[in-house]
Amino acid sequence: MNPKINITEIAKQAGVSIATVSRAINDPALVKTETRERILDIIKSTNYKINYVAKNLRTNKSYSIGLIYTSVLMVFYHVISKGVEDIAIKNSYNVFFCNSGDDPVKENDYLSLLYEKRVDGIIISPTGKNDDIYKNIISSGIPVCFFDRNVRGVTADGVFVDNRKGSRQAVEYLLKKGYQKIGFISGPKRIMTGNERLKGYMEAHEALGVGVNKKLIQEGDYQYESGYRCAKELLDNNKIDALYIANEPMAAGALQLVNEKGLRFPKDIGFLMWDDPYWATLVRPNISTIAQPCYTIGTTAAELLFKKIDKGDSYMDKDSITITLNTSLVIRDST
Amino acid sequence: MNPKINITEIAKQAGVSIATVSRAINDPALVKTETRERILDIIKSTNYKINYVAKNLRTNKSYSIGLIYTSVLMVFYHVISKGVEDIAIKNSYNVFFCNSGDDPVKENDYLSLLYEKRVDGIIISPTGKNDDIYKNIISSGIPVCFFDRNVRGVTADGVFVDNRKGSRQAVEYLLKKGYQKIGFISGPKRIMTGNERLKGYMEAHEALGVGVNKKLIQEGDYQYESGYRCAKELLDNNKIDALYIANEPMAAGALQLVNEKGLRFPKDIGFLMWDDPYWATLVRPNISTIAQPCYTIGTTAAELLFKKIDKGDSYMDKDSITITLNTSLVIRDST
DNA sequence: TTGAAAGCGCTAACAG
DNA sequence: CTGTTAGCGCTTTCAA
Repeated sequence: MNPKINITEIAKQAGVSIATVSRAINDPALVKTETRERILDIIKSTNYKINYVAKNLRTNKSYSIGLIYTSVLMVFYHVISKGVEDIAIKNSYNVFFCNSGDDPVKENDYLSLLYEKRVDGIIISPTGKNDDIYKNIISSGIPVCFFDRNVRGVTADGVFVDNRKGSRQAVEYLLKKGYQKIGFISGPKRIMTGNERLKGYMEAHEALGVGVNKKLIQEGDYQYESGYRCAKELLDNNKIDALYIANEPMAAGALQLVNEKGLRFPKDIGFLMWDDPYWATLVRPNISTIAQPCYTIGTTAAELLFKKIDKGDSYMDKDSITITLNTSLVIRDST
Repeated sequence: MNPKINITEIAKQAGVSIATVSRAINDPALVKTETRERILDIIKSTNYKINYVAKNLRTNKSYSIGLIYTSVLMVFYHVISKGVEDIAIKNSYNVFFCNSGDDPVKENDYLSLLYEKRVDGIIISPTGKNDDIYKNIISSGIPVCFFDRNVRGVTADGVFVDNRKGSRQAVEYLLKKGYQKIGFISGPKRIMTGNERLKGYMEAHEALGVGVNKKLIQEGDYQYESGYRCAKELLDNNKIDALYIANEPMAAGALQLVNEKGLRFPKDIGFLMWDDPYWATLVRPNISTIAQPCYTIGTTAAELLFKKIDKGDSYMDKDSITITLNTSLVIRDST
């Protein structure tokens, strides 16, 4: 590998023009077999590597996409990233992984940067607080695909999960199982997933004719600490027979407290959480969960994105597509 | 944001040449205050964003680095990634995260791709099976920093942990605590960390005058399944009083088996593992671990890299730097 | 303090 | 089937 060796150098060595070298690389059929083979031999022996920066400038493509998620420490996002990466590789694309930490400022910075790098598309779990820039980017012609959370008023592709249904299913299961006072550590209401999972909780109670005690609903912020804090509030000041938690980090926090108090499930309390990290089967007894099809979310979002990328400018005509996947209730031993 | 708005357009609107616009952006002091302000106003109002692809071609820099790690599912790498990302942001750089899955072919592909994208530097936990391309890249002038694992015969910066010392410390602790038959699920011997941790295990026995039973050492491949399998071998066919495991995924596998067998630690068996994932404090009793300073590994590697990137070509003169960090033994309740 | 112009490495008409 | 040439958007000499 030698940055000095460029297409001109190859052309010189092969005794052809740079156009022919370019063709031999990008559209081999256009070049006479003999010439092509000579060129490819030289490319191999000199270890020439194309300069994508130049190619990208010329073709106005970058062969890379951006993925923005809101937390580095959730298994949920790791598996999704893997899904996205696999599809990207298949399309010979690179992905810029960006962690917004659910901070609108960081999100805005990353979005700008990705635009400046002229990525060919963006997959994002939005904070929901940067509507202007989402719209700017979309109208600039860069395909965008939301996942996990949708943004009201912004039209783009999206891959989501049926949070309301998943939540309702889960809570109905708990109620039918005999749990009557289900403490719910919910996500922020302003975030789509938080809101929907709460709705599911309410609907399940309604469907089974069980009254809802509002005190049993504690709104966390999806972080570990809030899980611990809300669990404390629920366990100290209320009589609950089950803990139902809206995401992984908060569940970890809640579990911490449960452990400290020496409570055992399902004997002392039922425990059911959203997301299905591998540690759910490491703790004893294994934890019942609501699993999201993470890998599929990633691959689906990426496929949606590449469909638009491949279409080029003409994709504007097409309506945006929203795909909603189902969650699955994984019953183990904690409920 | 409008890709049509480029530096030429700004120049036109401001009634100056593109050179002046470029200066106003990159070296404001060179431009008369009045002119500069007019230009910057227009940039703001038109929402002009620089095209990095063009800038990169011209300056022969990409303002991005690559990070290659060997597993998507280890907390270890996530925290390191965060460290790298934070330093990169501070330097206004982007990072391409690449998951080799410990597969030399994927690693080779990623290395080529990163080279083709002309990244300004690469941080990598190497499979150790691509010496030629490591060397090629380094000699092409792209700074490289290894982490986690070193590669013999390849000269580059590196950030590692003192695996031998950490392992020896841990095993001495176990022996002194009274465990005499410590089943060790080791990593592959061909990988530096696997090799060193094994040495530490041997040294501790030697230091305390305890004989080593080779049957108590099972070599895994750092993956979950091998942890399960090796634990089975150790527990089924040997009398051991403690399980000492060389990394997180294998520990998860081993823990799975321990759970299936209904064994409790520390009563039935001691349990000590490398890496300190957050689930170590989620399972009961909490697991004792050998914690690596992951975040610091990431920031240190990135800082080393940027030091060379900033130096430009002249960095070649400098010898390569290797930094070795210490692990810490975190005693909890499983031993 | 500013402008003109060359050129980074590549692709894509267009012409032959 | 191949070559010539313009030009992607920017930075950077050189000259004024």
